[in-house]
Amino acid sequence: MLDIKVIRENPEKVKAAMKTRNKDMDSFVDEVLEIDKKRREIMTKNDSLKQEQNQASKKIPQIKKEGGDISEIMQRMNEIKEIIKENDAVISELDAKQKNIMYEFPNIPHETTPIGKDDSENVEIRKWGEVRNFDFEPKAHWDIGADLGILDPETAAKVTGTRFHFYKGIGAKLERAIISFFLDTHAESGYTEILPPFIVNRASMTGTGQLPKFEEDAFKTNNDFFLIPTAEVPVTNMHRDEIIEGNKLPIKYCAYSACFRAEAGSAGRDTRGLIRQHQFNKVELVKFVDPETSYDELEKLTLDAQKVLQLLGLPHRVVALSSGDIGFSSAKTYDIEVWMPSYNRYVEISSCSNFEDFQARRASIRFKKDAKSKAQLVHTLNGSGVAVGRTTAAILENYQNEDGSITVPEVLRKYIGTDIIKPEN
RNA sequence: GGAGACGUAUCGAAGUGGUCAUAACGGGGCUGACUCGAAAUCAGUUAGGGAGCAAUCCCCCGCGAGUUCGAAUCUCGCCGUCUCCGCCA
Repeated sequence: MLDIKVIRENPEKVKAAMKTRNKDMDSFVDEVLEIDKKRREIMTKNDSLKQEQNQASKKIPQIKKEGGDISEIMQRMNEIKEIIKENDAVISELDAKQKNIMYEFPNIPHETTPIGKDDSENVEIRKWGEVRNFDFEPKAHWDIGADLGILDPETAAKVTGTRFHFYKGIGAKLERAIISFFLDTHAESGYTEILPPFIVNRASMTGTGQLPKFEEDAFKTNNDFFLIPTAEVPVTNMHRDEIIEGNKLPIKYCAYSACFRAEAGSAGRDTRGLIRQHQFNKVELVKFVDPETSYDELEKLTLDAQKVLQLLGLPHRVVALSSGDIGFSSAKTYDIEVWMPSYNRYVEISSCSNFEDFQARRASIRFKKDAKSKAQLVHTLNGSGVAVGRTTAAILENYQNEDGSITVPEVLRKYIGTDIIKPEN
């Protein structure tokens, strides 16, 4: 959520910023300012009525005690009571209206976010690793998975539906090994491991920005719970409605979770393999930081995410998303894209964002620099560290051999207990 | 799922219709005095949100409704915690 004060003070700036996201929010800006003005007007009036009411409430028992007449004052009180009730109703209506509009505003892109209309104007920041030249025809991971008997979407389609997978045997073990490797690596970098609930309430989904705008993207239970689309949601909301002591910052968490996405609007895209699933595994990095350091922390976060790909020897690149491509809540985002031979291009495997105070304001996550200072909003950041299913896919494809076997990356061998995956496994 | 108890500041806790919300009392934290220093002791100080240039005012006793001139206090709903029972991994 944006700060209403920012809109009040710089309406034109906000309008312009929204346009860099291809969003014309002009009428929303005007409307919210109008509501805001009206709201404050009524509130000021109402407050002085309440003051009168409060003062009278103190006098009444005194007058009664002294045996005085309170009928006149009671009559006035009855009058005031009604007016206050009406005003309160109008105010809460305006409040709700204003909040609804405020929830529609995406974050303002940071000045270093490249201006661009869509993903074609993203900017490559750096590349890591050599793209492998195969001296045979490399297979796509879905074919490798089928040939090795380790990935089974057909049975998942029967048991559940499309865009789900069974992992079997060493395939399941590989996925689990990757999760452990990611968590262990991030723990070494100073992140505290969290295993969160995979179902959250509406307030949490609203806190991180998934709701109210993107409700159709989420899986929902019959009692208004939501299956998490990412561990970002439960982990960020751990500190919802809290004031954190300044010396505790930065707080760094890494969390494995299954992630659930309805993928509304993505029908027909990436229908084969592990790339786009309704349920997938991910290790997420989440940080709560002092606003002054948040852009440094974003750089570090991105490097921490890159680290696991480097240790796995997977070629990848880092891309700064343009203003037209960054997510709703983000001010700046780096995507990390891994080389995927079947796509013959880099494919997103991590998204590292600085949300600045956008989530913190929604979720009310604040900190005090020291005992004396006022509470202020933290900056929240998160990034995949990294998507597990896509890592499995990337390993199968990049580490495949001509005989159909897969060489296990060095760092995973201690988790899996073998250096090669063959059909007979 | 059933029964009961409870939810007040940083923590414990008092307050059961009015002058009780910075909100008794106690602990913790911070500042100062004493001290070579520390401990002990003493004194002071220790939420948040909103409106306003300011003075100041309003809101805030888990959340939301209601009764009342007036609600932390009474009523209803929801959420949460604890205890017992049932069930279960």
